[in-house]
Amino acid sequence: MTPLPDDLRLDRRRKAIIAAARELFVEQGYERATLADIVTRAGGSLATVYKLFGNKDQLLEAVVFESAASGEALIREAAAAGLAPVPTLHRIAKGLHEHFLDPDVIALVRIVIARSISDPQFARQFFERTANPTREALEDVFARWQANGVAMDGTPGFLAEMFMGLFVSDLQTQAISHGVGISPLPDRLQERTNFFIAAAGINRLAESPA
Amino acid sequence: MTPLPDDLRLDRRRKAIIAAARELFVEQGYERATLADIVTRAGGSLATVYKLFGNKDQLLEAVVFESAASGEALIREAAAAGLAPVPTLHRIAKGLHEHFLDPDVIALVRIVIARSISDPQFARQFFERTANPTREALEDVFARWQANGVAMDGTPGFLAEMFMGLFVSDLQTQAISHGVGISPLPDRLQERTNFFIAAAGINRLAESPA
DNA sequence: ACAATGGTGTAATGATCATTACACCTTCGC
DNA sequence: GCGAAGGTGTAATGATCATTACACCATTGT
Repeated sequence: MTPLPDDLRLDRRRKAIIAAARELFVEQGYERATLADIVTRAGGSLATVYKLFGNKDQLLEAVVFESAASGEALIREAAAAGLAPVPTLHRIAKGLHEHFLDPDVIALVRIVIARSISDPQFARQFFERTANPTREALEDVFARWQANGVAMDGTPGFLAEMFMGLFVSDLQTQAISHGVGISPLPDRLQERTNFFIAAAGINRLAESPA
Repeated sequence: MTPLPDDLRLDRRRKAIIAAARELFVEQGYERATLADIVTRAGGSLATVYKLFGNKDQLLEAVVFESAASGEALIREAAAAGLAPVPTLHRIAKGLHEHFLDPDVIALVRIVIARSISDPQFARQFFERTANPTREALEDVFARWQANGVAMDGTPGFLAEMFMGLFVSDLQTQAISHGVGISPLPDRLQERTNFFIAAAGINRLAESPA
């Protein structure tokens, strides 16, 4: 029963609904966005939404968790490029900035925080899928550097936390408070990276670790 | 007209309503909290709420802006104590941590961010009354230190921004994502302060500036 | 005591949805 | 072509509020 073509059709419906739902949640917030509007934008029928997702709450969960991405890949790629620590850090900083300050990501964070008032678990799960893997990837990079003789003041865990604070938490907070798109600070980013490098006591001339 | 006693009565009503409204907004968020519940908790009548505040939106504004506080006083007091830079920074870090990680403050930030989805101005105004004065007070302190011969790498503005990032934005983000009350990290705070001191290149033996 | 000013309680009023029900239409295997 | 499985459109259904209206009570200055 339910041969493959049906699944494909359903899957197409599912993607269209999630895309429309994300747009409307982002524009108006969860409470104000209506299922009727979502269906209008996605095409199809309200009944299909209920068949696929059960109810509005579960639709939000699907939207958020299918959209949640971490900076893990980006960090591992930057570290694998074989550059010295200082330019690697600059590259990671730029990548994290581009990823976590993307207007869509900021919008998602807003929605998750709004929902965290009535559902604390929700926010925790979201950050566990986004911030945690990012921090762990950083930790790995720092640990490998230290193992290869690069001097750094502090444990990899602590330094990863500081890096996330400076390049994710703080910049996201600024984006939320001052409006998205007001922060494409190119040299400001380098200034921050240098701040981190100084605090971590990294030798600016350290070469690419084996 | 409207002699003093009337004003006092009104003022008492006003305070009671704002307190009840803050509690319910904090517990359930703006959209889910109902005016009926707020009136039940505050005592008095729904009509009074409309007389005093006009509508639900303006009640929220009153709640948020009467509750918004900055860390300005705390910073100026710490700086005026005449201690050397390093212990002063530790004291400020502790003070900012206590103030901005208070569960009530976190709850307020959540509400403001939730509302910022549909009303970006609202968030901006809130942060202008809380984060900005705090950052400016820090800036003043750093500028005074530099003027008095304390060596610090970076402009007062930049260093104040980094300090806020490490002790406000990041810790608030953690509180929101991992739940309030999971972060009374006493020695972690010192570790962060030392990180800042190292990045700013402050001489750990610098004495109290004139 | 006496109005009057203003708060109180309660009950409309009206909108706005989430959610459900239902009859019609499409598509796909046969 | 046929029939079924599943999608579509549309229209209830029911709840939940914000907001308004109104008749009653309390307090205050005279």
